[in-house]
Amino acid sequence: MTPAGRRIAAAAEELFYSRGITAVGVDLIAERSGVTKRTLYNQFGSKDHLVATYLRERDQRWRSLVQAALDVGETPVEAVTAPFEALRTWSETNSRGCAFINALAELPDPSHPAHRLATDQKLWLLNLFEELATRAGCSHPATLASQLLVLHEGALATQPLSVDTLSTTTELARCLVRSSVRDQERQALDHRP
Amino acid sequence: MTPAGRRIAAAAEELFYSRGITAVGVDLIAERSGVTKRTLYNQFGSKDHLVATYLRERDQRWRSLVQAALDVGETPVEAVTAPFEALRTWSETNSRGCAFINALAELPDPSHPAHRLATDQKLWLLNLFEELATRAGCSHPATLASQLLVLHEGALATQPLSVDTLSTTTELARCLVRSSVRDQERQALDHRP
DNA sequence: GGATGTGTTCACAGATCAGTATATCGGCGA
DNA sequence: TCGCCGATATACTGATCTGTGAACACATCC
Repeated sequence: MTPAGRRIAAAAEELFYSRGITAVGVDLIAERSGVTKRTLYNQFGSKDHLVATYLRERDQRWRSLVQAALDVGETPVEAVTAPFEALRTWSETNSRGCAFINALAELPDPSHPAHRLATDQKLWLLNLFEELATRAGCSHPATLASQLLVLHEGALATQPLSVDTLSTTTELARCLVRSSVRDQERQALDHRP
Repeated sequence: MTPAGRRIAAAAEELFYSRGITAVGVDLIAERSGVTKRTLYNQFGSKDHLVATYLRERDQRWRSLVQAALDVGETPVEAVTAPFEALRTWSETNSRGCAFINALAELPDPSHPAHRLATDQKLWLLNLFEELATRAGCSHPATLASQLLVLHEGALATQPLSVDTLSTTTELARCLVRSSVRDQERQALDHRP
């Protein structure tokens, strides 16, 4: 990506997230990034492609943040709720909710690339939760993973209400994981009396 | 509201929810409701007012549904999770997530009437949870209420992913309530030995 | 019978939307 | 020095957006 392309992508990300996708025109993005509309179209082809790039970059940044939270080297049980730690950092600079949920709200056409990106992101998180839960020795990893996903999305969705729910939600998530681990350990004892 | 006004409101609700607010023009709403654009503006004044009406009517419908779920006469403990029962019915015909979260995503201006409506709706639910939790004898009603709200919004937010999370979430909510009631009962016993 | 209110028809304003055409400029490698 | 490529400037298309103006039809009520 050329320097102009990076400036365009950065301006698009800021504007799309803060003002909404449909509400932001390409003219504004070009003006904000100090670039002509012609350059924008030479780089990205269409607004839809620019939207897809916006979501793709955001997804990558989010996954890197989660990976960083996993890399600090916690115990397997603590690692399960690492995405909630990442969310705490993320929320400090992203207070307008989940960009993917917002994108789905604005772009109802299921064939739009944003749909795949949004769905893939959530499913990635769901699978990550399940994998981490399995590794930590939880009793029903799939069920726990979907519960953690709901908690995660709920914390994101209630964010624009300016009611602090993240700390309470994180605590509940940790509690669920610990309880699930205990269940598994008890079952293991019961089966080997 | 005149007959034409009702038709307009009905068409607007259907279109706004299924396609998004910004993406739907007043011309389309007028055409769908068999009405001229002039009549639409005579009835509602502006698109923003029509949007506000759309959200207000939806809010009323939702609150009636929750009230109906409460009126079936369950035990106080079961009543706490009645909104989740209402959500099950609601989801059958509303599979595009929460209209208020979606509206907030599209209308970032905090002075837009949609913001107050959305915030008020969520706070109403939060207060309802707290009130029901208190009535059921839960140990920390405020904390439990915010956890239930997060679960509720999470179940709504994950709905467009076509991954069934509602039943698991409802079960978790019931489990939290029962556990909270047990805590309170145990504390009561401890304090009166 | 006139007044009022609801709704219709048609035309229009002014802005903004995504996307394109054409011509030019400057740097960089061959 | 010559082409090539990223980028620029300016102007434009055709569609769509919200919102308005003015004249007219039809009903109901006083």
